[in-house]
Amino acid sequence: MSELIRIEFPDGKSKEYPRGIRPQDILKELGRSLAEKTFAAKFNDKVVDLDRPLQSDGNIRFLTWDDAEGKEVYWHSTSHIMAHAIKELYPEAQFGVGPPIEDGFYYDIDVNTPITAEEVAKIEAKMKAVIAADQPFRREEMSKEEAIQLFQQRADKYKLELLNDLADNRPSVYHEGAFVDLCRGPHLPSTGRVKNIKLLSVASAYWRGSEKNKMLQRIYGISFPKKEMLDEYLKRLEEAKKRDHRRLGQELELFLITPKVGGGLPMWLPKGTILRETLEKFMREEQRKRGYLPVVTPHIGNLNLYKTSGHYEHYKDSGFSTIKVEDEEYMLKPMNCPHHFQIYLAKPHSYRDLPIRLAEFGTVYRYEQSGELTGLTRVRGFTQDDAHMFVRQDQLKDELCDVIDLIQVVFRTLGFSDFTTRLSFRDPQNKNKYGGNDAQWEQAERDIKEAADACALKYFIGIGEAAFYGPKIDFMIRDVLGRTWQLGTVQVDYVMPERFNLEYTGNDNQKHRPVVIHRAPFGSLERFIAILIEHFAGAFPTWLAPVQAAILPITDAQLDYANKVKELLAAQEIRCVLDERNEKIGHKIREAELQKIPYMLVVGAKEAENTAVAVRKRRAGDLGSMPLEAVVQKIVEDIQSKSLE
RNA sequence: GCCACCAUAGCUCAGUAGGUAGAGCACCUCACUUGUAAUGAGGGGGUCGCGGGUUCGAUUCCUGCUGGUGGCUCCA
Repeated sequence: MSELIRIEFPDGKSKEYPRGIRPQDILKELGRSLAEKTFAAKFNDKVVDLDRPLQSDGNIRFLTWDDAEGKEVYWHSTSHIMAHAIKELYPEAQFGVGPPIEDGFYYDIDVNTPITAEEVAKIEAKMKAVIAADQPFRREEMSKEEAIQLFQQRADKYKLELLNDLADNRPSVYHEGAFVDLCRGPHLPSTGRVKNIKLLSVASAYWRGSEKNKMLQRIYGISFPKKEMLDEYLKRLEEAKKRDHRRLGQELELFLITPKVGGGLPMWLPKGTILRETLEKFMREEQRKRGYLPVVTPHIGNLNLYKTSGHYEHYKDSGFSTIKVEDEEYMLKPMNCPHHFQIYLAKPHSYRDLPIRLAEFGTVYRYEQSGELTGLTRVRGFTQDDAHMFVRQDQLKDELCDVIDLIQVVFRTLGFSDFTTRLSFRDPQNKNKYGGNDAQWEQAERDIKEAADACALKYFIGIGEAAFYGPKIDFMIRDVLGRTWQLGTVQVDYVMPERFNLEYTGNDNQKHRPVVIHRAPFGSLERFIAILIEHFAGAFPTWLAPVQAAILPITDAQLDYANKVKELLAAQEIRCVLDERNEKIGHKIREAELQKIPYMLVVGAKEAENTAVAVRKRRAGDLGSMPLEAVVQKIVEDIQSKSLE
């Protein structure tokens, strides 16, 4: 065996080193600045500690903050530091898991002391002490038996459970000072490499995610190499709080949720209703252009309908209790499809009729656990912009492409340019969760993939994310704060047509089964609007704004003229308000700004004389006096073009 | 549903080491006639989430419930 190994670098260059050289030795050659920002190394596609001896030829890359994997190592080590601090503060504490996550890390702990804000402050202080001590992270591999013995000594029952299930026969533990943790690693060279920490929240989580297990306390935190990064992150959290749709929904009088009516049952206030109806109108218009037929169906239906569809079986835990009417049982509808199928079935169809597209803003009701309800994003009654397409097999792909196009048009119009697509397939390991047979599923998944390819969609595949009756294309929006949300959805269904015995007569005069596409671009109006509120921080583009223009007279001497301005705007269907109050202009402007009204039209003596208005654009400030006609035209243009300004 | 935390005026919040509460904004009245993010003065408004307990006395301490928040499980 040669005593030299060849290490290749990302730039393609390579160099020979003695066998057993450690990444940190190589780093020393490469200079201090890189060494200082490197957290770990990637050797032959495996992330390793910087002091791990390299035993074979291979390529190496050094991981820094700029690599997702570098961040993971950094946060993972921080989570160990937190566990270390907790162990020192509460020696009886036992530990679950403590991984890095998208933004930071958490650790699940079992400790008798409730972790209050005070305790969090103590833990943070202790963490800083651990960091200041700059103890090295030391990896130790051992046999499974040794590891079991070690954690038995420490009476760490969760770690023992993990060890027992571990496939790896040589588990690793990491030491930092007196603290030991079962861990795959890798870690930073030492605790001192972690710089700016912040514990963010305390929550709880079932051990191993199962409701049957004990609840552990989970502490979330984050850390950054630079103080400015932490400050900026905290600022972003503050910003997110200000954008929270629940807060804006109240401040801007958009919707109301009150226990007097019931949790998860939102009511739309006048301004929110304008927003909602404007979106509905937009969708109706797009659907009309694409040949959809509007229908309306009731909010409840005979239980048998849902037994036929299979919804009852799959939704009985998430549906409201049934309603007894005479001798029949009824159910609040959890989905609109069975109703739409009845409409399809009401008359025979020829292959010439297809595709038939039935669309409805259908309100559905689902029982959600009380702890799940949040604002408009998780509710018990919500309205889907639902439609069902009954298509022939040969029309399926085109129809799917048309739907994908519609969703893209809708998202782009609303300023969601950053979205990804997930093809949600069934989990082959778990076939009994789904209806239908293998052939149907394979066909449906193939159709979806072909359509996605034909439309040049960028997508990833999510195994086990399908609906019970078919695979889906789910549209995930990334909002301005970088969070992703699942909104629009398209589903191909071979199961329901069979269950409901849907048919059409083909040109061969034989009966055929149509394929059904379920789709909802917004998904749920409630959730969509919640995201929309946060996306725009309540400052909606003019076409969506509940109030599009505020007319602000300087003194009541201009009231007559101001009323004329109002009439003129109203005649163009511009939603406007006239602030007649006896207040200073600065005050009126402040309130209009706080209400995030896009256009403020200030009218004083000069404007009244010249049939003009002084335009102030939301956030942009004073644009000066302009002829009234021109301003009206500009606002109308904004509305008609659905300008995002 | 589970765990932790929280609940004071319409909103945002202060306060009472146990002696039935206060500010700002909002609302009403009056004065001011105002030029690009808060004019001034006065006034009304609270069973301190709901029930029980401890106490001479509870908004404050204990306890049960309800609702909210952060998560977990589940989902559009």
